[in-house]
Amino acid sequence: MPTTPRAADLKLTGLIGTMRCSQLFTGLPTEDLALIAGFSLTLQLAKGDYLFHEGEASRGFYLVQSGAVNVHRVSATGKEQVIHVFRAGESLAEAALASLTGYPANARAVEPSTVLLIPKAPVLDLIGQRPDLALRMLGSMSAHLRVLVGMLDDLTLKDVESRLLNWLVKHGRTAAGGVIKLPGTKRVLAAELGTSSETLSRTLARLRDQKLITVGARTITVLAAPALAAQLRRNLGEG
Amino acid sequence: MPTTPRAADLKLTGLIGTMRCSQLFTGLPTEDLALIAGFSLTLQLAKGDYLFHEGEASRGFYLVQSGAVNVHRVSATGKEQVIHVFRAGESLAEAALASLTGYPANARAVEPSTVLLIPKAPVLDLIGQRPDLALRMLGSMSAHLRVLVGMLDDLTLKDVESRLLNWLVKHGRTAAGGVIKLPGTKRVLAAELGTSSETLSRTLARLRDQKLITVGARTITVLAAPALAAQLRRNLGEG
DNA sequence: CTGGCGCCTTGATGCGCGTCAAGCCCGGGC
DNA sequence: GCCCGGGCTTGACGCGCATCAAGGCGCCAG
Repeated sequence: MPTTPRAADLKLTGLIGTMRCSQLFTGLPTEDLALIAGFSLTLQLAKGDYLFHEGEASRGFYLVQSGAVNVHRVSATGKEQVIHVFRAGESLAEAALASLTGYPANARAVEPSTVLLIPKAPVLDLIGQRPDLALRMLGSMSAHLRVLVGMLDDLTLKDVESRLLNWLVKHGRTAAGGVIKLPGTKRVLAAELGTSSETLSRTLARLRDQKLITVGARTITVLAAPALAAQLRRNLGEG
Repeated sequence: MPTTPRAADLKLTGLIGTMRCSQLFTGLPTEDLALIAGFSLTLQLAKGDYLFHEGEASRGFYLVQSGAVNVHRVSATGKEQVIHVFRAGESLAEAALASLTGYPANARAVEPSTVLLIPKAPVLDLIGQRPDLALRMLGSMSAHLRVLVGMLDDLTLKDVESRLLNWLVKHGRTAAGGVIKLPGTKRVLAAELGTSSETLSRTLARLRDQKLITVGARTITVLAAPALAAQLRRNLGEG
């Protein structure tokens, strides 16, 4: 691909556009965005490609431009625990910037994705010169902390049914007509809920028999969102 | 209590001493420490006093000078999930500094404690002027992220025995002679491990029968640390 | 000393769910 | 058309653990 000045400009403005839409950089002046875009790298990832592995030294942090990136840990037993799936506009791995122990988890594209790598050294320099950027980074990391705390909450929901209800309520809010498109296979959803595909299947069947949802091949349709929430509260109440 | 210049000086130098020993501020020049100490408040807490509650607007962040502070969430079922127990030299609630949604958890002293409150506004100002302080805050928050990720790991250790072994190995390292003093009652430890006091009691009894530990009223003594680690690996291996 | 009250321990029971295993459905290759 | 493999479902079974319940033990007050 030729990199004429014109093409480079186009690429740059494209980057700046995505950065402006990201939670981390939104509202930052254009010149700062251009500066950051100037030393950032664009990565094209196929489904299944790894962005980084646990323990690797930090190369920088990442901004998802399109697609989806699954951040996860593998336990000593070889099981994969999903921490979060990052989508367009979200940034990840800021934590490794300021730490010497490398990335604390693994990241892998679950779809074909384009990701921005913002290298460590220049961004640390820039943070030194732009205190408000530092505050943004702090804010972003605190958001990630909240995600993890939320995960803890989920894991203390003992019931698989409760975790599933919680998931349905959360994802049903953002889905039009209550139709939730599954990110991948149902086994993946099961993993995200910390259970097996068999148990997920049974639990979905139970909710379907109660006319709360319908289950398609790659979709789940919420028929009665309030009833779902009510059932969730009931489960919690009797815990 | 009279606040003569001399007494104020003494108090200040005391504060600076503890700050110098903290992970967050260690290595910072004395004038910065004095500046921070100047606008910080010292709080005396009795056992059971709350530092803050979930959802409250952030007043600032905290540095434990002595004692112990339990950060936890209460689930919808009313159960208390311990996130971390902070002890002397550790800082907490940095995350709420840069976020508008207030504290994400509750904090309560589990012993009589003295805690430094570093108010939000002046420390944000200072971060603006001292970029290296911002980097420290980022580092501190990334350490907290790691703690949470570690908790996730623990929770995915399915066995209570595995979680307990993990806990014993971790705490046995820092304990002299393998004698671990329990932070509180055994029911508290059970909660920290995410189980009931009955099951904890049974599991401790099993390890005692295997001559791996001895159990006292408020202490657990590790007799064979390598054997504990071996048993943990065995549990993980067959998962 | 005696009663009451936590805390810990131990036994019995039931339930959720992980696992193995078998059958079903659907799409792709030949 | 056929076959075959992967994903999904459903059944059977066992294990770990929460729960209920009862008893022992230390502590403090009366």
